[in-house]
Amino acid sequence: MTDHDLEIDELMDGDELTDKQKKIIVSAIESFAEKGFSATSTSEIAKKAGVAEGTIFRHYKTKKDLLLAIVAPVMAKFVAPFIIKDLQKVLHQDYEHFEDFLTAMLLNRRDFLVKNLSTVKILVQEIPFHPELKELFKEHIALKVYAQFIKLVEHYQAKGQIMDIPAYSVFRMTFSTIFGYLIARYMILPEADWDDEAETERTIQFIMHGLAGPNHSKK
Amino acid sequence: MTDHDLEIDELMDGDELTDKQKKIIVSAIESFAEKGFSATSTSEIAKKAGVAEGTIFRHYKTKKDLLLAIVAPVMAKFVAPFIIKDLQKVLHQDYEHFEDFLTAMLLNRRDFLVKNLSTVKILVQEIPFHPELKELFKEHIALKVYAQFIKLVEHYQAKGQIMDIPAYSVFRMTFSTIFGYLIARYMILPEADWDDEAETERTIQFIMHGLAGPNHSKK
Amino acid sequence: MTDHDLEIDELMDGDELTDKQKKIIVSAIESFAEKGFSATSTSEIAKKAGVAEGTIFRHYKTKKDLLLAIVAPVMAKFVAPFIIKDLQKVLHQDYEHFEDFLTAMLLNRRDFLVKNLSTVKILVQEIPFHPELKELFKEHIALKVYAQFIKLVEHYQAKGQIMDIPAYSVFRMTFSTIFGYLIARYMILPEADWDDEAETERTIQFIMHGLAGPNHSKK
Amino acid sequence: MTDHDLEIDELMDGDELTDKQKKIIVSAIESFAEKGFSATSTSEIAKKAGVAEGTIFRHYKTKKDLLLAIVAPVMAKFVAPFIIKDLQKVLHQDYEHFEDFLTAMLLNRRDFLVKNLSTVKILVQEIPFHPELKELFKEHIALKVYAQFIKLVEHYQAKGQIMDIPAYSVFRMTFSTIFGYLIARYMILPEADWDDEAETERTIQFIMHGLAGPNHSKK
DNA sequence: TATGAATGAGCTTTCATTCAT
DNA sequence: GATGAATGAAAGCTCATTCAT
Repeated sequence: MTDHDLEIDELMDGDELTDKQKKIIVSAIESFAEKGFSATSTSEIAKKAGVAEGTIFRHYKTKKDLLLAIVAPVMAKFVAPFIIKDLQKVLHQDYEHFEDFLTAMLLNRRDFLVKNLSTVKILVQEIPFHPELKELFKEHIALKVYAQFIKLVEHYQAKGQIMDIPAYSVFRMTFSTIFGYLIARYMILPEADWDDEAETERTIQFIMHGLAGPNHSKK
Repeated sequence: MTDHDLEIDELMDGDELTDKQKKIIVSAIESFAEKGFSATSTSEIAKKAGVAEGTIFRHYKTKKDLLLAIVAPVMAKFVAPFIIKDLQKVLHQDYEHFEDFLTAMLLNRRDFLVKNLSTVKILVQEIPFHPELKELFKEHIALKVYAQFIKLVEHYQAKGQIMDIPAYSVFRMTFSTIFGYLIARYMILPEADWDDEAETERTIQFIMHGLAGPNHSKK
Repeated sequence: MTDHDLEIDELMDGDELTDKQKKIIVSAIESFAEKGFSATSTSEIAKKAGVAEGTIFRHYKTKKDLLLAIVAPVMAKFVAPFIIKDLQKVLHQDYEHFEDFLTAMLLNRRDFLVKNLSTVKILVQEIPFHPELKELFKEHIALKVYAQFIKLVEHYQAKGQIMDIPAYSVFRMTFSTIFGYLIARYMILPEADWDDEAETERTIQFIMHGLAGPNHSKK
Repeated sequence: MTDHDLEIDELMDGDELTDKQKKIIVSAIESFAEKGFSATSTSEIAKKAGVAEGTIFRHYKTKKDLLLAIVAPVMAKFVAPFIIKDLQKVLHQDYEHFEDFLTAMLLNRRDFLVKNLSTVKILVQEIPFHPELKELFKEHIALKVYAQFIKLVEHYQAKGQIMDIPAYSVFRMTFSTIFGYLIARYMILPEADWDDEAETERTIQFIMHGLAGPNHSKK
């Protein structure tokens, strides 16, 4: 988990972080992910980061600001590439079949998840308790990702690749399956012995068949 | 959420709960679900329950004991009926098709979830932070539910109703989809306007087609 | 200063104060008077009172609440007797001359001041910084004492004992002189060698002649 | 209050103050007057002054040094003209009557007070808490002003203009009345609608009659 | 059984001050 | 001379827990 978190610079781009600031972020991510936001004390973060406790509050006015500073960029980064790059490829026929898009998305988001495991964990765990996070989430995921995905689904439905059911059901089932896989793989049983290639393939096939419906020989 | 939580007596059966004890449990469930275990103070629970702070500790030695007293029975109840009743029905041909079993399970577990929304929410949210909960979860879910489900899957695979893929993949995909639905329906967007019957049907169909694989005309 | 402060029970009547609570009040009065509210730490008060710091906050939600709990009753007690008892005496001819009333008031308020030296000191010192105190002060002193005093002045002006100048000027000059005396006597130079009787007499005479104006032989 | 405080250069003469230094002083005066010394943080002063926190400590080794740098010159200036100029006038028959001297003093000190309202406020409020200030005060006021005033009183007593009472009582009563007026006028009710000329006249008359005693037709 | 005063450790945050740049 | 990042002590306050009543 630790080795993946060295992407902080990349994640917090734009801001020039001091050395101590980076250490604070790294330590906070580690502790928040492990014990949760509320159960983590700032003194613990300071100690782990090797800075004085006051230093944390020089950079982040409150503990919650520190949380937001960690979690907000992840949300932005999660959405950004998904939408801009991949979606345009789809609409410009780069992915002729829904399956191709699905595969690309799963792999792409998996890489992101793996790189930002702890941070995503924090995000998922804290969202229920912080209205600000909920708001951010709605803005980014709900409005952007969802809206784009719906268009996409309708595109493939028109092509006859997806059954004629409401697009939001497609959205729900697709994401349930994908995130169900990623959560099981990286959060619940990360230490198990996974055959990633086979599991990915099976997951994609499950979704494809599930969405294709009863009358189809091959996609 | 509140009206569903009056099942406490039923959930905590066996123990004779005093009136105050019940109020404590109800208040704790409410606060834990809303703000999380760590962010909830015992004094807050006491105030909401209308009891003295000391009273909580007369019944539950520590705050964590209170959490366990809330969450443990839910875990037991969640598993119990699933295993004993439903499974035997399956093995005794009560459910000839996997689809029938799936439908029964989804409806059954949905009722349970609705009745115990807050408590399940607490369970899900706190599991990552409490080894004791993880342990309980493994005992109940992992060992009992999983083991039984696997047998079941193999039963239907033998009948040709389910594709020939590892049973644990079937388990993962099935539960992802079902819980994805229930979480979306009751936790993420409970206030949305759901057509429960249709959604349930679609979800079942999605799983069925997903698991049946490419070569099948009708289930 | 310490021996005068044992009047706490009397001052805080109505509330049944626990033993620790009394100790907290006494310690707080001592420290607030000596170093000022802002410069006094709650840990210091706790130590002096021989209680845990948490105990302070069990009884007074904030440090400022503690200040108000100390200062508010003093304000009430200061005003109460002045108005009710003395004033009625005046209006019922108990004090035929303004001088008699003045003497009674000075002695009466001097006793009060001596008994509540520290607390009054706190009140005077903190009023400029706390709007709540200003408000309390306006309510009690401005509205009650001032209003009653004005009536009184007009009463004696009608009798020809006081010069014909605005009553508020009489109020200001009278209180300036009296409190100027009390402040010098008990706050600025308490350790000097005062001939109280003579000083009191001189102060009264100063006010009487000052208010009688140029044309008078003897009061 | 703000427009009067621009006299800093005049007050701090001798020292060449940098631009930043002036801003620090102005900001500190404003905050100290409003919230008190202890309740004002150096960071707040720095922010208001538009300088870095460190800059304050480059010029004033400690926060208390900053207080002294503000308050000490006021004390000196308050005393200086009073003594040197006015007193000599008196002794050289410039003021034949005590009343003339009183009037001159009241007007003169009123101007000073108005010009240095905030700073005087700080001085008055902080004196009880800082032995250094008490010491300065004793040196300047007690020893210089008091000593000179006593001589003056005896001068006018010899002329029969002031009753034969101890000079220190005259001092006390005179200053109580004058400062009582100035405090009421400029600190307690600055926003009220004052007829300054009339009030000044009344105040002088009050003192004159008060000190003249019973047997006098006209001054 | 139930209370609630009392605790002391620990919480988040602020503070005056230092010092390398 | 001016900066502002860094500090660590201490601030006000909250916490889970204990115990005499």
